[in-house]
Amino acid sequence: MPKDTFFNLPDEKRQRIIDLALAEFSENDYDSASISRIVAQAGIAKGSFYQYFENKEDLYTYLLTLGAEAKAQFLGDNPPDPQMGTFAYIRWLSAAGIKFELARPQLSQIGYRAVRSGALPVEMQEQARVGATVFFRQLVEQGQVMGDISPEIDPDLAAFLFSAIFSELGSYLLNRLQDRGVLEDGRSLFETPEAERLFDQVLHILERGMGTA
Amino acid sequence: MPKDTFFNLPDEKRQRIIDLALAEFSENDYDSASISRIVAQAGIAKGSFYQYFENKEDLYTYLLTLGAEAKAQFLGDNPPDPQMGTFAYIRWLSAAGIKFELARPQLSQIGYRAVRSGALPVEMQEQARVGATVFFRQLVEQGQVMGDISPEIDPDLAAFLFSAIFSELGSYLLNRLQDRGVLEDGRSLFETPEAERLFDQVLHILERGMGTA
Amino acid sequence: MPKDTFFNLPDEKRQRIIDLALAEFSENDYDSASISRIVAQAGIAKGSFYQYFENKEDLYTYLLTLGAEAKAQFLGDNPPDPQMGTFAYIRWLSAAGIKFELARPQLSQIGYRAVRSGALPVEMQEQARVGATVFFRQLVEQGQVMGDISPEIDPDLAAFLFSAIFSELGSYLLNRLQDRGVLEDGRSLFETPEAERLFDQVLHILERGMGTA
Amino acid sequence: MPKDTFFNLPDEKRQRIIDLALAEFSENDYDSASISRIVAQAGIAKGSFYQYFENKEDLYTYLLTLGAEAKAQFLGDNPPDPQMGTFAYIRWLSAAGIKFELARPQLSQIGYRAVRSGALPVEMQEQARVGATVFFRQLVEQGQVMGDISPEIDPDLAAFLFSAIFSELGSYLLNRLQDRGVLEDGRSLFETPEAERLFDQVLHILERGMGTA
DNA sequence: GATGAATGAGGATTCATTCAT
DNA sequence: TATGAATGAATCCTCATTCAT
Repeated sequence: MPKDTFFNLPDEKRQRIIDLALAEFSENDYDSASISRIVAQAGIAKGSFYQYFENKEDLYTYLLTLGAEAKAQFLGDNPPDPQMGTFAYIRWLSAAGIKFELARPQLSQIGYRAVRSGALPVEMQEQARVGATVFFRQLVEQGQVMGDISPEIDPDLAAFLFSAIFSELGSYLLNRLQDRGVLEDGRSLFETPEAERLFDQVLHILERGMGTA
Repeated sequence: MPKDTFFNLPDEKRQRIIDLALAEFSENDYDSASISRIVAQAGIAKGSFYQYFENKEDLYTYLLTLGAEAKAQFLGDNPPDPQMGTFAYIRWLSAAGIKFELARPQLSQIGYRAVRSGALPVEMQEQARVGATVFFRQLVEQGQVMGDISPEIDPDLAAFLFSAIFSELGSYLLNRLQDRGVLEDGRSLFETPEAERLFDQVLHILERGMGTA
Repeated sequence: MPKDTFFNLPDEKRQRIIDLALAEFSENDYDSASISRIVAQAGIAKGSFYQYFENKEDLYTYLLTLGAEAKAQFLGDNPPDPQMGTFAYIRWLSAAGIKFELARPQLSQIGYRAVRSGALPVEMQEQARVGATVFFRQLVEQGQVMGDISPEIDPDLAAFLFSAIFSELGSYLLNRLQDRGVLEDGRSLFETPEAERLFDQVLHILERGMGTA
Repeated sequence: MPKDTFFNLPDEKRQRIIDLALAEFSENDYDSASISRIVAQAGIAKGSFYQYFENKEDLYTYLLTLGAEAKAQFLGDNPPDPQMGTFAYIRWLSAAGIKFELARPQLSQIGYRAVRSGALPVEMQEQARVGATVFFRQLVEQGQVMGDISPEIDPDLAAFLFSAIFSELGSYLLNRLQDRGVLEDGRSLFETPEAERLFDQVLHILERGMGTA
């Protein structure tokens, strides 16, 4: 964790450092990310960095926790109607995930990079993997109880499918709609009928594939 | 391309260099991968490396082509019955892809890394992205003609789903079965009934989700 | 330009680095000059060099500007009587040039090397070539107006002659007088009657050759 | 000196190596000149080079002697009328020197570079310097005996003037005439009236300046 | 608490030279 | 005699980290 000196910094300065670090680590490997570039752009002294953080890894893991917190808060800030059905809830959940990706692309990018590269500390890696899976699995099991999902479906496998699809769906939709000129940037992704249609289609496929009907 | 010098090397030595380079580039970013480490582990002089390769990028693109060739040959070596239906063919295709991933994890890893990082030459990048998408989309369109896939499905979106799922499915199955002690390594992944069952289930979900019935 | 770091250095250390760099670049081509040798002799870390300068070229162009400044200041410090005739002025000018060469041989050497090798940035190169020629040519044209130089003389050609002769004359006199034991070093070159006699002779030859009489 | 193996080479191959070496050493410092580039362009093996020459310096000094021999032969091939006066002879001599420079620019360039950089073996350096000076001085002394040159002129100094002027005059004329579009390449330098006029003017200046009249 | 100079290991690459075939 | 692979020191430059002020 960063040292107290970091948290005692004026908000504006602290945020500037965070933003630049996010940019650097979202565009580069852990090894390739450069502390020198960050401090140069932030306009702070090299030595000051080490007043704020233990070392490079300290900053990196801090950014990861920031990402986790931001996503948790993002989801918690827009809670859905608890009465809706399983697939409606999954629809809300994945839409929220994609919205988060679009709203905070750097935070998401660092997270993805961390998971893929296997570079993050073993504990966090396990935590991330298990965390996502466990959550989705509980959701699936609940859906089976409620009759929304066929009891023959392996809950863990279904959780994997949701996770795999929704982790890539955002950038797929974004690329596709931009390639065809429908969108200029991603902020308004879910405001186009085209995007809604594609998004619905994915969920219908999964619903038909896993459902009980 | 590597120089003649490299191809004139004794097989054992050439292979050792390739193996170490694969390990290095599969575990590291292009920038972070170190020629120095490779030559140190290979027990060759730093200068010798430059007798074999033009530069770092030469080695890197060589590894990428090795991967492409190996995968093409792998798929070509086990051609399926051309008469089978669309989902049977997709089943064969994804199983073959996963088998390749398990057989040559480093080659696969370098390829994934290249696609994700956007670091590879523009031509190859476009080729890879378009190649995969186009291939799957044609497959889907053909399936719609043959009545295996509902005409209401957006072919491009379906291609995305296949691609997203099967690019992650291999490592999911591997991790899952290893965690539960079913497997020691991945070589025999498809020889367990458990794996077959899970694999079938994914395809059944997709078939029901996209099918015409 | 060097970074602030360099100018904040203690005078003694900064001067030591400059002196060693002057020695290196005056004895070697740009390519052959070695940053490694400079830092080794200066007793500073390799990385420290890059705290002071952007890169090798930064140091090189800095040395060139040092030379230009030093020469400009040297000439400006000993301004001649503006009423003297053309050849008296040229005599003063070439004597001053030679004195500078003897006082700062390394600075001169780097300048000569830069002009000859065509290695310096195009702008500076053109500036140097044109600058010297233009200056001398104006001088010749003025001499023609004042009746000191025959109007039949091509001004540009005369400028070339002055430039060619005076750029080599200094080292010729130095070598000659040292070979004959008249001098030990060049500092006192113009204090010997022998040197004065030779120097006058060159100017008399040119004056008779170009004059109107 | 090169080894016998070099002189036993087929003429065509030996000449190709010489030409490429001339190009390399005329464009680069001794240090910066690259044996690797020479052998690559010559299409010979690295090892073969060391069958022909002891080392880099061996090749370099060989090129210098080639230059000296070529110039001596060039001058000897077009001997002037021995009855002409001193300045006519100097005129012939400098014209011949410039023609040689234009005919064999690389050989000349290497020679100049060697003299300027002080890089060549002490013996050759001394030999070159003394050689040129001694020759010109004898010429001047002879001119004084014949009454062409004032006896008050210091012969050594006059020799220096000739040497300094004529060593630069060729490239000055070339640049000047090319800048003004009079010439395309230097081969025909002395065939333009403009060049003849400038050349004559230099000699007239020296003749008036040093003469007895 | 802030600074920024100093450090030396490490990065990729080029070089002249040697030597076994 | 010809070859060309092997070598390791040298090149410029970047890096994360330390420490005295």
